[in-house]
Amino acid sequence: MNLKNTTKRNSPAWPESLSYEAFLRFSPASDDWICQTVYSLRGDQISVRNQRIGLEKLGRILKATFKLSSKTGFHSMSLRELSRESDISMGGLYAYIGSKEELANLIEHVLGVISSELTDLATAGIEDTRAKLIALIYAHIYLSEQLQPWFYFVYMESKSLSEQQKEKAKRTELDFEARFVRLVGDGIKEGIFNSLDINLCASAIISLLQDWHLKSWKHRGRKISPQRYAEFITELVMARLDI
Amino acid sequence: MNLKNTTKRNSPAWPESLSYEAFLRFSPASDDWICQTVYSLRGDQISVRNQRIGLEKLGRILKATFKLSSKTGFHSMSLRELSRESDISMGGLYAYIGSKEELANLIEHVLGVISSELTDLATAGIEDTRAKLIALIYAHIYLSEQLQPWFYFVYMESKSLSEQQKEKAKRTELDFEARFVRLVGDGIKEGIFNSLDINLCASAIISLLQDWHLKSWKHRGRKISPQRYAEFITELVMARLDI
DNA sequence: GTCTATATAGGGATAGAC
DNA sequence: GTCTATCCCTATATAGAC
Repeated sequence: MNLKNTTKRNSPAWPESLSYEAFLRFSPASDDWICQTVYSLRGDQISVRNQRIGLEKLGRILKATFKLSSKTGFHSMSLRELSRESDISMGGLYAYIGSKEELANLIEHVLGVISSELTDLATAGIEDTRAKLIALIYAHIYLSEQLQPWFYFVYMESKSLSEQQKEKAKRTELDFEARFVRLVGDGIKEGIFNSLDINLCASAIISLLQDWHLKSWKHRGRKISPQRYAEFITELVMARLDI
Repeated sequence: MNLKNTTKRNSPAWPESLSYEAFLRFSPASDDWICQTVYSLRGDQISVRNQRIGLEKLGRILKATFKLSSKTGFHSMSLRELSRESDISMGGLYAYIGSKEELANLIEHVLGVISSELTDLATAGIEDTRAKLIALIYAHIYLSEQLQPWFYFVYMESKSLSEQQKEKAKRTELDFEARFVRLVGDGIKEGIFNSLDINLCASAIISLLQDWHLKSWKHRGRKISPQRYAEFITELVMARLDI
């Protein structure tokens, strides 16, 4: 890990370079880091107090959940399968999850916090409206590439969430959309963007961003890199916005 | 129904007028018509030979399926719930569906046939490439508005399908995408469109079209009409394509 | 902290009366 | 053609041994 950082030290940092590699160097969202985040956000609900053990098993549970639920859906995934896939006994699972439903809630909750904080961080300090809009597009595509199983799960399985959590998921999406609404609105006020329906515009951008993790089977099959995809989406959107 | 047709007789027909009303006059996809299509495509698997009875109950089963599965997903919908909601006994259901899985397969199959035929029909006879592309965009948005529960179900529950049916669903999407690939490619060859990655372009269009039925809760809440949405998407895409 | 064995509920499907 | 009653299985969740 240190080696990698060293070899790439001289290339421009995120967001000056909008490359995926620069983003990965910038983003802390490794598997380990995520499990630690889970512990800090939800640790009170995990009965295993030894974090060294807990982190490792939690990672196995999450990985297995994504694998199984992506095949036939969260609801049709049984805890017996999960137990087998994660190599943790049925009883053991319940030291980490309060219930099957709670597992889905946890994933939604954790990703909501992570993605909101990281896309904030990735665009902080950019003053120029146009540059900020583009950085936000790239950052979301890159983050959803890095955390593809998480994003896919939250989108497809949001129905499995509790009523309360479902509301929160909708609010998270609308909050994210609101950031595009604000940026596009700013650009129009500044006279650098064409005037249009900013809500529909933001909504369309979100849809294009989500397509990246929703249809990853298609894009991967065609060997489209996240950077290429981000470039294409940016060109499409800016062709409409730029005066 | 006749009255409606009479009052609107003088307005331009689809696709000359790209209004939703003109499309509805053109499209045969009423609830009754769909159930008849189901019978003609899948009648051999329905043990009820009296069509007058069968059509009506089939309609209730489909309506109930969409209602229940849109709330918490197809897999978590039990046949007991379906029985209650459709007001047909457990045993009675099995005169119409071979199994729960078959019900999902049926919906996917029928919509595949209907949407492919109707969007074909809606753009048949249009020679001009640009006009044909726009008509296809409008037709799909309008059809997915008319059959919103069907489109939503097939997208969200495609995982519940059999392996074979799942493959078919993917192929249907790729076939549809291929029509955009061809149209965009034609336009570039004709010199009326800017050159770009036609696969990514088609993929982006599909994503924007699907957003209409996937996020209908959002668009409805904002009182966006299907026509307004179609206009916006068309402007967005054509801003990139038109030279 | 982790396992095996089990309790209990609810699922899909069907037999057989009407 | 439709219903009720029932079969059998698999699901989640937990108790208690180690």
